[in-house]
Order: sequence, then C-alpha cells, then structure tokens
Amino acid sequence: MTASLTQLAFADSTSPLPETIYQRILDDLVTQAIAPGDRLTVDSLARDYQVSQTPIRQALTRLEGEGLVEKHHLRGYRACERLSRPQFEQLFAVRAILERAAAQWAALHAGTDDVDRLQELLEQLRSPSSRPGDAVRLDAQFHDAIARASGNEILYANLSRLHVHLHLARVQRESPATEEVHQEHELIVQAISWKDPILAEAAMFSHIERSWARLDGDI
Amino acid sequence: MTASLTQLAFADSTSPLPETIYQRILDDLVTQAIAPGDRLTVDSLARDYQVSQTPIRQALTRLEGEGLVEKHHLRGYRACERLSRPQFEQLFAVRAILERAAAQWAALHAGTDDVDRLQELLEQLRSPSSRPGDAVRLDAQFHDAIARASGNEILYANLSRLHVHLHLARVQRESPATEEVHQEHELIVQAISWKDPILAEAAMFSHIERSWARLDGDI
DNA sequence: CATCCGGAAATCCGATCGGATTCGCTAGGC
DNA sequence: GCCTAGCGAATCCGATCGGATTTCCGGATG
Repeated sequence: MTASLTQLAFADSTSPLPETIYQRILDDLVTQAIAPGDRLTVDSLARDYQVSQTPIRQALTRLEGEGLVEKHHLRGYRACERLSRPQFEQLFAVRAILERAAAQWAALHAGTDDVDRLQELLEQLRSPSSRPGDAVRLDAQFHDAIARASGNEILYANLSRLHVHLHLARVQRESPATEEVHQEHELIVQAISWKDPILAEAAMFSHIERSWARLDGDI
Repeated sequence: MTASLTQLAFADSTSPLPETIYQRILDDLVTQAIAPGDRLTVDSLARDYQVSQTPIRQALTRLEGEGLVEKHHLRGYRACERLSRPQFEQLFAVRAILERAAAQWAALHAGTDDVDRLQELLEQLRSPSSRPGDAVRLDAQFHDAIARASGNEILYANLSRLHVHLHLARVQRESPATEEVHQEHELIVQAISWKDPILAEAAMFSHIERSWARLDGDI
C-alpha cells in the first residue's frame, strides 16, 4: 500500500492508521470543514485520504460511538446536526453538574504539579492570544486540567466526552476573553490551591452559570 | 471461552450484522462468559460466530469506545480488567451525582406514562424473581427508566454508559432484594409522582448511599 | 400535471487476500 | 543450568473484491 507516504506528515508507522484518520475527521468536524448534516460516504473519504475503506469505517464507528456522526444501515453516515436549543441546555446542565464535582474533587486531590499547571494556564489565558481560536482552546485545556486534577478517571472520561460537543456547539461564537472571565478562573484555581472543596465547587458553579448567561441569546 | 455457535438463527437481514455481533459480545462480557483480561482475537471470534473479520472489528471498535475492551496496536484486544477499588469508588461517586440529577429532572419533567412505567417496575421488583439475575436486571431497568423520564438526553446517555460498568462490577454479587431496598425505590417514585425535585434528589441520594453501604466490604 | 415505474449509478456491507508485526517455542551457546 | 538467538505459527492490519441495497433520474401512464 503506497498510501500515507507522501501526504500525511504525521502518518508515521508508530501511530496506527485508523487513529490518524480518526483525528483528521474529528478535526474536520470540529472546525466545521464538515458541516452538520453533511453526508460522509466511506469511499469518497477513502479517496480523499488515499487509504482503503477499512480504516475509514473504523474511524466512523468510533465517531458514531461519540455521537458525532450517525449511521443508517445501508444508507451511510452523516455528520450529526447541531444540538437543538433544549439539547444544548441539557448539555450545559450536565456539564455544570460534572464540572462542579470535578472542582470539588480537584480541591481535595490536586497535587502541587496540578496547581502549577493551572497557574501556568491562567497566565497563558491572560496573555494576548496570538491567533483567534486560541482562547477557546486554552479554555478547554483549563477545564480539562481541572478534570484531570480531580484524580477521578471516570469523571474525567465523562467530561471529556461532553467537551467535544460543547466545543462543537460554540464554535464560531468565540466569546471575548474578558477580565471577568479571568477573575472567575483565578478564583477557581485559588480555591483548589487552598484545598477548599466548598469554595471550589461554588466558584465553578458561578463560572458556568455566568458562561451560560454570556452565551445565552446567541444560541 | 467457547462462544455459542447456535446464533445464526437471528441473522435476519433487517438487523445489521455488526449490531448483532456487538450484542453477542457485549452479552458474553456482562455475563462473564468472557472473563476480564481474556484475549479477544479477531479471527477466532470470526470463526466462532461464523462471520468474517469485518463485522467483528466493527463491534470491537465500538466496545473499545465504551471502555469494555482495550486495544493494543498490532497486539489485539483484551477484555478490560475489573475496576479497581478506587476506580469503583469513583464510578459510584459519579453515578451518585448523575442519578441525583436524573431524579431531580424526572420529578420536574416526568409524564404520567413515565410514572406508570415506574409503578409497574416497582411491582415487578416486589414480585418474587423467577430466575436469579432478574433482580439485577429489573434494578437496572428501574434506574434506566428514571434517567429516561428525566427528559434529558445527554444525562441519559451518560448514565447508560456508567450502568454497563456498574453492572459489570457487581455481577455475581447479587444483592438480596430486601424490603429496605423496595421502600427506597418506592420513596423515589413517590417523590417523582409528587413532582417534588428536592425530595426526589434526596431520596435517590439516600438510596445510592445505602447501596454503597450494602456493597462495601464485598469489593 | 402528478404519479408511478424501471434501470443505471453510487454506495454500503461482508468476505477474503497478502504483507507486516508480534508471540511462542526450540535449539544453541556461555 | 540459564540466557539468548532464531525460526515458525498466529495474529493483526490494510487493501480489495463481489453481491445486495438504496438512491437518483428519466420516461411512461392515468
């Protein structure tokens, strides 16, 4: 198979092919290169990526499991439609619940390295974002770091799944990184570094409620 | 692990083959016909089920996404090890959070049909279980019905994923269906039928705390 | 003019092939 | 006796093939 030699720079033999294909399609989905509702035919993707259908099907199966594409038997795959307003509200509600728990757990279990990581992210969030999209990416990393610092693997896994959809739902809404947001973030980190689970949970709750208020109306 | 070979009976063309294969392997996993840590080789499964490797791979990819099997590139699949004690605690913690939310939402959004369904399940739980394993199955259906009655699709999806692991972790622990458990269940349903979210959440919380206490020590 | 029908193209789906890698076992050397 | 090298079998992985189904489009008919 001569494919994947010339084109994909990151198609080194160490990382399995379905994984790279998955990453590519996922990237196309979150960047809206593939719009919601678009058809995803197996062999046109195979042609595009210069690989056979087998890795494509594997990647699509994975994406289906994450709820990013939907399959209809003998009719192919489609990119899922954007979340409806009520679904988005539900997503935010579940997210709020899990993020609060994550903050609480992080306050109880975070190590010094975790706190350092959060401090570092705070600084990067403060610094003027070089490219558009950086703010969203850093914000995602910030919440990811908290979930990781919780030390709760199951919680982390659940939040990770939500974050994909959350990101998808608010692409091109690029909320301006205001001073207000920075202060909210700093309060959360402070509560975690103080190992105060009550305050951490409250700070996270407040942050998400405010995020919702900032987003509401746009959706 | 000799999977049963008698399965082609339900290979009707209406239900896609990868789906039935997935169901079979999933069933073998939850019934421990495939033990944790067992290897799952693609073509021995293909031989056992009398199908080609393609549907097998698809099913395994799905199962990997749900965290039931793990894949090592070029080394095949294995059934995931049983959850460790701390992981199980984490699972229960996350479950508690989400189930509380589900009960709360159910109290706010459940329709009369949902309540009827719950009442019906209560009766079945009361009735002497015909076969061993029925109690566990009914309990799962009960919690599933509440999650569904919440009307929150995202919450439901997250809880469903947890329930698979929860079931796996407590197979062959078959807690006796005591009167105490029945009363806890009835209190939850009553709170939901009263549309009292505060009480519903509290009742669910209490129920899960008590479940934990009943299981603790066995793990 | 709308509806139904039919055939061709596109697509999915399952099966199978060949190369590449890993694992297991045996034989040989220290 | 133990460790190591090497050979063979098993396995995974990607590619490709052929059948089955769906979809699309044009034309015929009431």
